[in-house]
Amino acid sequence: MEAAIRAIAEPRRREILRLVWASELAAGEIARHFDVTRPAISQHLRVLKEAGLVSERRNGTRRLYRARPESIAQLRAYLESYWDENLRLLKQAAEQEEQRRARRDHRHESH
Amino acid sequence: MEAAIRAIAEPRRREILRLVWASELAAGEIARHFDVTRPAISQHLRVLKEAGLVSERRNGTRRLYRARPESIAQLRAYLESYWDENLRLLKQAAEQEEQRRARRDHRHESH
DNA sequence: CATATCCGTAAGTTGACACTTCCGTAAGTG
DNA sequence: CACTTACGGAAGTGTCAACTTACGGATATG
Repeated sequence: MEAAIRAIAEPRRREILRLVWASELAAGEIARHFDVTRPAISQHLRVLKEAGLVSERRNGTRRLYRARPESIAQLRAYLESYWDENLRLLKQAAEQEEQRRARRDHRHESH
Repeated sequence: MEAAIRAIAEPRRREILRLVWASELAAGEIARHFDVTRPAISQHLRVLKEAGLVSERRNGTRRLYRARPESIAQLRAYLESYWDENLRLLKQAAEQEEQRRARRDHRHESH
């Protein structure tokens, strides 16, 4: 999961992931979309693969990559839960603050 | 936005962000939650601040930090649109494939 | 004013990483 | 069997980032 977040943090890898999202592409086809050398893209693909975000399939001399929707969904769910958990903490803190304020006001009333 | 994603990619910064999410905390209080030195946390706080994810307020000798919900919401929305856009591409590709398949089948029928 | 507290900055180190060039390998092609 | 195509791996380079220690500045406190 940590690896997936780091992989996504790199803009170029987000673009690569977008390319292989809808259709399976060969490494060279992917590399042609960018202005860096093919080995550089190969390395990005390895990072994505080790993070589980893409799968690799060999066909003759070509290596075909495609996004792995399950892992991507997992990453997405992880981030969702991060936001949600924190929002929950925020609400909880706000409620406790409200309770403290209410008790304080109550004391003042009773004087 | 790019800065925000990079900031979030670091686990320690996600923890810091969680700490200052619900309540405003002083730099020292934040640092006490971790086993690295205070300057290290200061630097993380600067990264978060420059990414717009936290705000800083001075009170005497203390510097109080808190999360900035608007920027965080922006980051979240950006990631949401990334997933959604790609899913849209995936569906579109699937439909085009379906159309191609249908046309091919139709030709075979007519033979 | 002297001192302590709270904190960021500066400088240096180490490791990661995005990239390059060069090379090896495996599969098609004449 | 040469030769091309398609690719990843290895090695080197420059840069960045996360950390450390050392220091200085600003604010409360006696």
